Amino acid sequence: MTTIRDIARLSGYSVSTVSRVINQRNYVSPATRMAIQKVVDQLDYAPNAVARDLSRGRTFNVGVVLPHSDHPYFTQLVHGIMRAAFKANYRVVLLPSKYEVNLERGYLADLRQHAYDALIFTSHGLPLTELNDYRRYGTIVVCENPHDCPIPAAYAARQTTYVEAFELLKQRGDRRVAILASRSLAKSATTQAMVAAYQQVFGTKPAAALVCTGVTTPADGERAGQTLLKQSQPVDAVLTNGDDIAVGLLRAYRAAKVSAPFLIGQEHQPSGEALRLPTIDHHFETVGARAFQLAVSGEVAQIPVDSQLVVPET
Amino acid sequence: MTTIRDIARLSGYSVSTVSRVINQRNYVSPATRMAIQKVVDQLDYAPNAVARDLSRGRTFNVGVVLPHSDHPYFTQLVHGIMRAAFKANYRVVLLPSKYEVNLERGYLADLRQHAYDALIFTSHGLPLTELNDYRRYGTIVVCENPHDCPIPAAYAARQTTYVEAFELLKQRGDRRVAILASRSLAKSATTQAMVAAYQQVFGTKPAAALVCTGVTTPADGERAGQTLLKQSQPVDAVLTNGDDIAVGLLRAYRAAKVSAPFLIGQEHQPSGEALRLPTIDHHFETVGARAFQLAVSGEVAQIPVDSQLVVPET
DNA sequence: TTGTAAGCGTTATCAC
DNA sequence: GTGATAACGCTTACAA
Repeated sequence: MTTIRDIARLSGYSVSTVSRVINQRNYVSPATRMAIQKVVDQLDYAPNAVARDLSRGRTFNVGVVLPHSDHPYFTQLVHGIMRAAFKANYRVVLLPSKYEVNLERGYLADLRQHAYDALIFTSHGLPLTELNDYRRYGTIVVCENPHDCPIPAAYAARQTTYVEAFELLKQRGDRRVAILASRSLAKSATTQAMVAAYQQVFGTKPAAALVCTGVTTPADGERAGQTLLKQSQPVDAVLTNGDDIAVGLLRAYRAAKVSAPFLIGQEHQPSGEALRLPTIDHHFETVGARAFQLAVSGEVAQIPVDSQLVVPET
Repeated sequence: MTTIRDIARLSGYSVSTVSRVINQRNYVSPATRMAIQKVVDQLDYAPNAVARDLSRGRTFNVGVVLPHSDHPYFTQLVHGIMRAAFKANYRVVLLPSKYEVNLERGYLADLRQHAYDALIFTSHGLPLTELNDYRRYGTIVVCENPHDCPIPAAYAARQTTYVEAFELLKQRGDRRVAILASRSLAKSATTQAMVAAYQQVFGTKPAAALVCTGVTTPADGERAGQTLLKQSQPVDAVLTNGDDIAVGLLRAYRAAKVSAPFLIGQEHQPSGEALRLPTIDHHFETVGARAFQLAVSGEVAQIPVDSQLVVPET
């Protein structure tokens, strides 16, 4: 591998002059520039990016921790982060976590080791307080409402829209309303928001049997549908965990030849449009973009992003 | 920032002994280990990842060039790459290109500068020959059939399945069959495969008016639908560019209150299932995993991955 | 078992 | 304008 020193030696100039030519910084006489450039071209020299990063003390990398990479929540978020990162000349590094705390700790360690300038947790298994502890090593941003934890955050303001969704069901006269969630009430801010909204609208907590957790894929949705079908009384409506998941749920009802409950989707995906479902658009791309801005600015702010209930035209 | 030298100084041992303790390599006496570890803990020391990469001469990063980050082709591919990369302890860096050749050249330059150990082009605007030229600087893998260009490649074997799809339409008696494609015939191997399959089945090239290019999103699909609606004779069937795009196309027909043509999807997405569309599953996750394997093995092989026509049960 | 010292390939500070 | 040289922070022969 040819280095800057090789160029210096062969051109007869010093390493620093070569560096100036390469980085087009400060004055170098045209003649010198040409002479050096000639050697650079001859040796097909390219400066080493890692050495550069080391010398500069920054990487321009931002790590994005993802529990799953195939869920629309994450793909939309990543998309938003990428758009913003691209404009700011940062690179996005994908870090799969599967919600495993040891993996998450590993990424925190990487941040501490300056592998990334900042870390964005699109979701996390570790307690918020533990993430917060690592902020002394670098910027950390989360994509959920951190409430009283003073950590930078950009997140979908879900609560009001969930209320709107349940109001819609209430007006329709639906009584037995199920909820599909990806994680347990204890662990997930999102599940908590759904349950809280239910309570606000219906005045009671949803029956435990009507809250299905562990649902993240269409196949999970199908399983959830099978569970709901087993109940003694039919379910009137379901607030699903995503339009795609609603498709899976329908699979179960279709197989059982039972007419399906009224469904509300989330994520505003084409599948929801195909089914002509009301859906909740959480504007995750915007959330992602905001999260990135927090990541590079180092600002400690909590930025809610409005979500929106989208009802298909009749 | 505390460095390995600080630890050496404060513990009274040498830098190399400290390094051994940190990396748990070679023998260090338990007493020494403990003494050093104590200082490490006290100073809350963590080794610098960039310095490590520089010293080792590898980054364990693989760059993935993506024209779009919101298209299912790319998300599925990325998903497959991530799974494989994770197992091999590599990190995936996302590189948006929008098919702009100058961006792509920039990423090639980054490879040359050892910012990545390898580069995977999920698609590309630059000619294959130019990509191939850069292989002397590092491993480059493409995700399309490179035919006679000797570049590592993992790709969906589309042709036979496209033939199957057109056979299905032919048997149904569809005569006027449109094709939705993302890029022009000249630029895209995929478009070429679709047109070739059409010709194989119907014996003629598709009419130019029935090949819509520039279609990558549901909104594009809607525009394509509007175009098809303007034709003097109705279109019988459309091989769409993706299930999600079929949803967009239906939007146009619905708005016009015209009954829609028979649609075939691609990508096997939930939206296709919702519409009960026949669809083509290109197994892009597998393609991604294979591409990654080529990226790190350095093997120069061309790996076709079978695709599959999926017809919904009636 | 531990230490010395030479890399790894840049950038940046100062002198000249 | 250009050049020495010291960082940057780590790994790794080789020596002891």
